Amino acid sequence: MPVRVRMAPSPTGFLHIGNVRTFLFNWLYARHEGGEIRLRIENTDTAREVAEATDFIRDSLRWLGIDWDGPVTFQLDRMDDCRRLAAQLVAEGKAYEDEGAIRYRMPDEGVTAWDDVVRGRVEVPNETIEDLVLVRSDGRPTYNFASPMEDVWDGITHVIRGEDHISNTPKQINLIRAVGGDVPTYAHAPNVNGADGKKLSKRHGAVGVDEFRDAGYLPETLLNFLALLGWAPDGETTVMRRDELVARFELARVNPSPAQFDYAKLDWLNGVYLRELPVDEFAHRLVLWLGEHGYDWDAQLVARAAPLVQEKISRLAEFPAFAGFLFGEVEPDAAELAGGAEMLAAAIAALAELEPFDAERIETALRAAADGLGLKPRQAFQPVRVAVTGSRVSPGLFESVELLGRETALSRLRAAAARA
RNA sequence: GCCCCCAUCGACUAGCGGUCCAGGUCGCGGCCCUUUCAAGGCCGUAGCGCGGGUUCGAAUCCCGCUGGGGGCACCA
Repeated sequence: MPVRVRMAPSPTGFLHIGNVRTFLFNWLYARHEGGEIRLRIENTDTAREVAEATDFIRDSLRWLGIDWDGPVTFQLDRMDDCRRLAAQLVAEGKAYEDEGAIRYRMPDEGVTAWDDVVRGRVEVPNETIEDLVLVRSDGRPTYNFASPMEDVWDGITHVIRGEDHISNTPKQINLIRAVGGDVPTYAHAPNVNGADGKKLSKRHGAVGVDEFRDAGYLPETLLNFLALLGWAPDGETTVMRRDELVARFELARVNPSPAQFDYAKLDWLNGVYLRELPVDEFAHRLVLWLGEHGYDWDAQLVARAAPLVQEKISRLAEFPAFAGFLFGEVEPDAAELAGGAEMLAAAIAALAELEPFDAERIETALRAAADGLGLKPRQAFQPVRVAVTGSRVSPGLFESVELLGRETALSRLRAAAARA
């Protein structure tokens, strides 16, 4: 039987990174097995913002490169089917009315069990399972009724979801059996927690896919990082692109214990991907990111600055702070210029007539100037760097001066010299 | 309270009875390189929660404890 899985977000407004991790496991499994993956919006309750939230979910998934098969379906569209089924269960004596609602009669003896792909056999005593509300008194089916029924109707073979659904599973299995459906295989992935071991939330840092995008993480980084949260192909491999992830993913290797989201490691990984990009591709991503985040900067200049920063930043959002001196005025801190007057004057003299004005010659000229003053490069270049870039931390000084151009470089040096 | 799940370095993990006085990656520390910051190279730091079993042999299997987490809605 061909594999068919589903991603079932509820339209709450943004896509939580923990949910994405679960969706990714579904996607990797489906693609690895050559099966199908459906996108189903579980909107039984929040009919209000559905359109917007759904678009948001779609956009986020597309950005990550997580695709799906067939049309997007909505739980809301099957409410009538659910109601009809519930009525049938009542007629069969399997469910009963209770203050306007319909409840399913759960078995009182024995156990309900399943072989979870990531946890092994799970058994729950039936006496601990309460009679479940199928349809509320206002006529809306509950999640625990609609979701398993849709799994049956859609022919879902594997339900891969978060471990918070473990306790729902025995209920859903009983319902599926009651309607004579095929019980899918279940796989409950571990939770994703913050550094304190608690559920990942805003206070830990970014949690929405959009936030990671805004911070300048690449989709391939997120995909790689998320896949490794609860799964590993072996003990050695860390950096894996999409194709390799698909090729190597094994559901049964998913770890049952919860994982903590490590932002520092994410930064490192993103740096790896950033550095591996061909420089023109890196430039392209910078231009796109800047454009999407309100920076109206010259694309040509961004492209020329790209190689200077590619090795130095780990998120696209760091670019403005790092290379902003190329696109606007700078205000060097006087304290950081202190003692640099001589070198600044020497730099001005060295650069004033330099021709052609390129990094190589600029370096030669500035080194000669430093030598002339008996200064070590480390001491000599720092005031120049501060004067020109406005910061003690910058891309390579000589390349920066070249990009800035003689006019701007000289005027900044003169302004600084006057204050040093 | 009841039910369920989980338990290897600070973090992500490898390990599925001997090849492990536990390996990789991030982080952290040191050194090298160096015009700053990075990147890179080298070295280092740090772990099988506890107690019982089973076995010739246990990080690996079983039981208990402890500690985390999740769930017990006419939310999803």
